[in-house]
Amino acid sequence: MNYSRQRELILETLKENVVHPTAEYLYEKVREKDKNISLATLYRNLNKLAQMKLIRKIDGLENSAHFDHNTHEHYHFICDKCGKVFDVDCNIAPETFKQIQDTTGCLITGHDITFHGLCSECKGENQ
Amino acid sequence: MNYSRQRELILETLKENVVHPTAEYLYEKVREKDKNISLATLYRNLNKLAQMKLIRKIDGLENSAHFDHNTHEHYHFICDKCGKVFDVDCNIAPETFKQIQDTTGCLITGHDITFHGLCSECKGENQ
DNA sequence: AAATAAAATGATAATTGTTATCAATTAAGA
DNA sequence: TCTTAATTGATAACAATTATCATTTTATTT
Repeated sequence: MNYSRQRELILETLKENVVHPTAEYLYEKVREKDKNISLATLYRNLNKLAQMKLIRKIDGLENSAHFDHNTHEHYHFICDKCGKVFDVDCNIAPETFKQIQDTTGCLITGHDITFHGLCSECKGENQ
Repeated sequence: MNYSRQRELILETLKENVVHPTAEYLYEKVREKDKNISLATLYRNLNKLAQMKLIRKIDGLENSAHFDHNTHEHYHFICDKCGKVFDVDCNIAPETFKQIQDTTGCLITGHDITFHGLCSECKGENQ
């Protein structure tokens, strides 16, 4: 993988955003810094960075993917009402993986957990 | 929700498929039984059935959603090489949910776990 | 420093999966 | 049977993402 200024800018911009932005949102932010960056370049680099495990791609949300610069092992909660995504820390017993591998013969190299429900704000509201 | 012959046919066809078909695959199968069923009807019903928790929608895969008639609590393994999806049974300690809810104030109503890696067949192959 | 090959880019067309629209049909209750 | 709401089929529209391709940039070799 060669160096590219655009990729560096994209990664840097993703790190500045605490939230888990979509490509669309990130595109706006990146364009504020470099008006010439192409949408294709953004997608190409997000995919490449995710592939190299430098960032994470979160899908399973409404329509579009979200991206996360936090590469520590952690999970996500998605509010079914407002769509907010936040990080969740919890532990999965290591035996779980071993047991699955032993019974199925597969090799587990990664896993994602997505919790759904209502965030603290939406929980309070009626309707 | 009113009765519809098409919906019954779609659900029945999904149950016949042990795998976790995409809408596209299911469309083929359904059309083998009724040549007049529309793609829109298929999508409409898959979404409605998922919403009523009569089936499950699995996203977070390549591009398209997969559907699962197994509504028991279970998880999925996806082979990163051949794309196969299979069911995984394992237990998440109930305290986990409580702990997340207590620390974040959210209400968890559901969760999905997706394991990634290589299935037993692909694991053996070189390259 | 010049030459070269591989990688990356910007612009945009194309694709893919899915949803919206709308007139016609069907289901269910009064 | 009448009425209303739900559902359908056909197809247009849409939104997110990817492919194409000529040009530019990066890294390597001479």
